[in-house]
Amino acid sequence: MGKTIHDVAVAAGVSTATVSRALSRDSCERVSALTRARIAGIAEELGYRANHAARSLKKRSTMTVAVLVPELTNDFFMEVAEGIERELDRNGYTMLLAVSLNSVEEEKKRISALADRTVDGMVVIPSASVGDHLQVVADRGTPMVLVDRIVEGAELDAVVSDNEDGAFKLTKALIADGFRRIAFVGGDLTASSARERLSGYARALAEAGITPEPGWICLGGMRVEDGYKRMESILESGSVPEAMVAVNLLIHLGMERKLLETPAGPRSTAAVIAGFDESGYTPFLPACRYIAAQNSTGIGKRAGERILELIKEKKDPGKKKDGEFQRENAGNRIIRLPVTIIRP
Amino acid sequence: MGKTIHDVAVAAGVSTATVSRALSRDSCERVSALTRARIAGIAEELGYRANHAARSLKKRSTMTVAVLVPELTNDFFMEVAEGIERELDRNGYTMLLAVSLNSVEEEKKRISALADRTVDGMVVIPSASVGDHLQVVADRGTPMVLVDRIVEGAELDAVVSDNEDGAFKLTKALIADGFRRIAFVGGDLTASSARERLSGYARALAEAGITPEPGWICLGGMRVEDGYKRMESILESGSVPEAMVAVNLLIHLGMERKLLETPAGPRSTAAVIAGFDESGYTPFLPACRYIAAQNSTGIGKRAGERILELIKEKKDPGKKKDGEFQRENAGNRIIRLPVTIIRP
DNA sequence: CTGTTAGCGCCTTCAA
DNA sequence: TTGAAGGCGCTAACAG
Repeated sequence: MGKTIHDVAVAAGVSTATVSRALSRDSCERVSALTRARIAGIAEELGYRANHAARSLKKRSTMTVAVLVPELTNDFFMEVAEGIERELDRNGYTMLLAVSLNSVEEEKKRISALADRTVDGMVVIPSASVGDHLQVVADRGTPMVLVDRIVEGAELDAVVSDNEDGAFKLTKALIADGFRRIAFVGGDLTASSARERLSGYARALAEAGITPEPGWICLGGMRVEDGYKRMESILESGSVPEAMVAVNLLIHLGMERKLLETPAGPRSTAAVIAGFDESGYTPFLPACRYIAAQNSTGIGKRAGERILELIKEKKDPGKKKDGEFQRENAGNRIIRLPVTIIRP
Repeated sequence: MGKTIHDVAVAAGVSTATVSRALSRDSCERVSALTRARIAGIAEELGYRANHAARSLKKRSTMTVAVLVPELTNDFFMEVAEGIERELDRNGYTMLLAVSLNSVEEEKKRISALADRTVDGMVVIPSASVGDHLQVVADRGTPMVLVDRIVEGAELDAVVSDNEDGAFKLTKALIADGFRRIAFVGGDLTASSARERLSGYARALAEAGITPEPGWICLGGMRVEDGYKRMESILESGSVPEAMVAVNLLIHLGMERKLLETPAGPRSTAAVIAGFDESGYTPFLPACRYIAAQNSTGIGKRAGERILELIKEKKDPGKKKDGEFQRENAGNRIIRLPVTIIRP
């Protein structure tokens, strides 16, 4: 069995309270430096390790932040998670990574399971665009930050990419290359990111005085198979566009898959794609011309910083930082990070 | 603040003990079905949620299994993790996913931090080939299962792919295609998986009566940049092999990257690669001829099952299953899952 | 600076 | 079938 604080107290000939003070508090506690050192030594020697459950029970804080992602097998989510983890770890917090399996139902279950564990805060990459269940948990007092998507029916802080600008710049780059018949492919418009990207695309076209023809905007879905199907429809349609903006990486990949299977003859044109998210495989995608690279780790870092701020604010509600602008608590703060356009 | 068991007890007009019994124990507890139902209703109504920390403190079990992976941004690891998660969830356990950042030092830290949280068990994908620090934790009583790698200096259960067979079959397929000058590229031989794959390669060659020439075996590294460098050396060397077996996906990717940058003229041959791990990008890798696909989710599932078995065995050490073969506790059990050879 | 005391919320013997 | 009581390991008052 593990040693307890009591064992250390006995070995050191002091009370458990003293041991607790010597070991836990950030030096600034009133314990003589001497006893502190002595106790630390004895604890070390005995192999004493504080019991996390007991401490959590007493302090009502687990030093844990839950991160809920739709799936683990997604590089963007995992880069975000790594960014969060690093930030949390730097501050002595542990990340509890959980999966919502791309299902709102599952998301609800996991959220409430996590809330039961009294995590100190939660960072959520929402599975869908409804967020009442998130708001409920936030209202019950769990600090919460959203990532990647902004959600209907919830006033929550969020960290997202500047999607509008990304799509705008991608489209503009294609226009600068001389393309005019440019399609927008994929996208579930219940997702804020998809809406914003479509909007950026439309703005770039408008600024160039190009009016999108019917058929240029091929919405629907956010996953590989959707991209495949959209590309299929495009190739089968009479008028194939010269270039395309893919709403996200999975759609992009599906489109490339379809192109790969299609002999060059029948498709004639439509072999230029601009999309989102870079990876080690980007150079191998034949049609890929431009990529809007999200700062995924940066998003994670900011989300980590924000959730830690919220946790701190909750802990000492009185203290306000002097230097900082005194924003009202009401309303949500949305942090937008820029994307970088690259040509692979 | 959250409701406590006491609130429910008061509302129901019973004692806290009764509430505890009614809600926690698996029905088989001696509580009248009526009170059980009534209490459940009241608890529901009050929004009572058991305090996880308190329960853990009392029961010395957190219903949590830690999964430690070298990095999150790796599809294989994440597929394994999803497999584990599913299995754990099915049994009421929570997965605590942590990252060792590919560093033994960090791995040690995380392991001990996780042990402090008194997780009920740990599944570890080791960062390196030494495992004393793992054995220590296991010996202190934390059930532990290794995944992907077997480690020196530790007698621990492990779930791995049949790497030897995978490399053997890949090499054999290349031989069947008429190639004879076949190289083996990449590999840190401190990793059991790399050793096993090299061994399978060598066996296939031997069975075909082919003696590897010096220069065919280009060991070194397990990451993209290593594959790139190995490929570079191969191209610069006088004798370029006809085909190559890549020790893993990252090496494979690095090799393809180098080939992509090299005009067809100078390299003449050496554009056929057999490697490990399939992904959505596999069809886009120009040189890729065969893939040995690991059953990653299956590995996760088996690892989940095994760790749950070990946890159960630890809880009731007396009970032995009747039907099952009565293996001695000593010694480690290694589960090997077959790989599938595919031609993309 | 240090010790004493009283719980945090829950579970689990022991009695009834 | 239920209740009363003690304690899991730790920390935060309050005394000394």
